[in-house]
This record gives sequence, structure tokens and C-alpha cells, in this order.
Amino acid sequence: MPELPEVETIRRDLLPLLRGRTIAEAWVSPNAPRLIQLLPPDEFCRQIAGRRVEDIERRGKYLLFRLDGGLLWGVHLRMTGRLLHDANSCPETPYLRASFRLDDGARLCFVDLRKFGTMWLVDDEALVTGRLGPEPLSEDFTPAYLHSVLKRRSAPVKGVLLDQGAIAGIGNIYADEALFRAGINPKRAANSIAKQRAARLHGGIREALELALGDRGSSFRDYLDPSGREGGHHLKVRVFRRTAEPCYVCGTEIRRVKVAGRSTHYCPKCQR
DNA sequence: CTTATTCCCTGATTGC
DNA sequence: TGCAATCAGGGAATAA
Repeated sequence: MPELPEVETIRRDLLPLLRGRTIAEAWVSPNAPRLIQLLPPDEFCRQIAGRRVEDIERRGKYLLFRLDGGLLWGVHLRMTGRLLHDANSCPETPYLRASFRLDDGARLCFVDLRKFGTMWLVDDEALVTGRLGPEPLSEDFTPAYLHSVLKRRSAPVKGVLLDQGAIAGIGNIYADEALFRAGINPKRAANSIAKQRAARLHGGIREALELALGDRGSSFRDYLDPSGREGGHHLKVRVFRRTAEPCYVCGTEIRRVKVAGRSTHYCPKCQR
């Protein structure tokens, strides 16, 4: 499940490989009817062919390929999507949903077991990322902003962290990790979190994301970088998928519960 | 506006 | 052991 650190790793890896390259030809599997948004797949392939990649950006969990002529190619990997570069990391797989041949002979393959991934080809970026909240690693994500967004929500705090309109890029892994670092129970009502604790959560979010980014993301099940390699951070998480294992701080068994419809892992002693 | 629930999809896991 | 039911999860859609 690629979240901000994984998507950012993909962006950094792909940038030197794709910048300045032209997409010579595109193919979309007829077995992936929901992949291309807003356009028929054949129209998407026709319009993207011949375009040069000028830059690659990221907003939340969205990859944004800036193409010539002001076109934007947006990609969301959802649960199991992978972008693999070159034949070496594009093994024969029944889960190949789209592929892009480049003018240097390389191939970019979109592999996605569960078919939740989505792509856009638009003039207007707002059609892709219009509803996203601030980037958690940018300057406009401040402790004061976090406190203000928590204040007006009565849902469990974890639900707010997962809300892409509140903060962009946090998913199930890093929501749990950030809440552990801040010592906050995931079920706590967001609007019951005082300014001081919100500031601690702000720090926890940044730490969790930056540490994972330093390890090139987490590979719990499906995530691979564009070369087909795993990230390293799943070996270092404090709570995520550590059910019944001892907390590294106090030794208490990590618990798993359902919060906001998602599996949630926390230390009942460190996170009251 | 909010929050909760369902759906998409398929391999892995659980339960009888 | 074996097969069916349930689970996992991002985010859109729908319900309340």
C-alpha cells in the first residue's frame, strides 16, 4: 500500500529515468476497465503518445507527470499498483494493466493485482488533486493547522489522519506510526486533542514519514520501487502489524482494533 | 457540512 | 485436510 514515502521514492527514482523522454506508445489492458478516468482507454493512449515528460511531481499519494503542451498524467497506485521501469523489472505477469514504451527503448509497466489503480490525462490539475489537504512535509502544514482541523471533527483522530482532504499522503501504516510517536490513542475524538498534543502529533507525523522516506518506504506486501526492489522501513515500524508483540518502549502487547473501518495497531499503555 | 457503510478486486487467511 | 467465507485496504459513492 504505497503512501507518501513510497510514492515519493518512486518519483525520485523515475525522475532521472523519464525526464526528457518521450512516450512513444501506450497500451492499456482491456481487462482493466476502470484504470483510465474521464477518457476512453484508446483515447488516453492516442493522446499520451508522442508526449515528452518534462517533470514528475507528487501530491499526497498521487504521481503527477508533467507532459509537454501543458498536459498532466496523473497516477494513483491505490493498494497494489506498481510502476516498474525497463524490461528487467517487468516480469511476465497476468497483472500487467498498462505499459508505456519510451523513445530510449525502455518500458514503463503498470502492474496492479487488484485493479484499484487509476490514471488521468488532463489539462486541469484540479481534476486530479483538487480536494487534497496540505502536504505534511511542507511549510504550510503547521501545528496550528493540525490543531484547527482536529478541533472541528468529532470522529476518531485516526480517521482524520486518513482523510486526504485534511492532510495529503497518510495511509494506514503511517497513521498508526504517527499516533504511537505522539502517544495518542487512535480512537480518541479528534476535537478532544489539546493544542499541546496536536503539536506532538504534528511532530509524530513528520517523524514517521521522514524516517520511512529515509528507508525508501515500507514493503509489507505489495510495494516495490521502479527497479523491483523492496523498501526497508517495514523492518523498523513501532506498531503497524506488530499485533501481540511487545511494545519497544514499555513491553506491553501491541493491540489490533478496528478504527475508521481500518485495522489499527497501538500500545494500550503508551497511547491512552 | 459531518460520519458511517458499502463497494471495487483477488490472493491470503481464517473457520468449521 | 479441504473448501467456503472472510479479510485486507484507498478512496469514491452512497446513506443517514
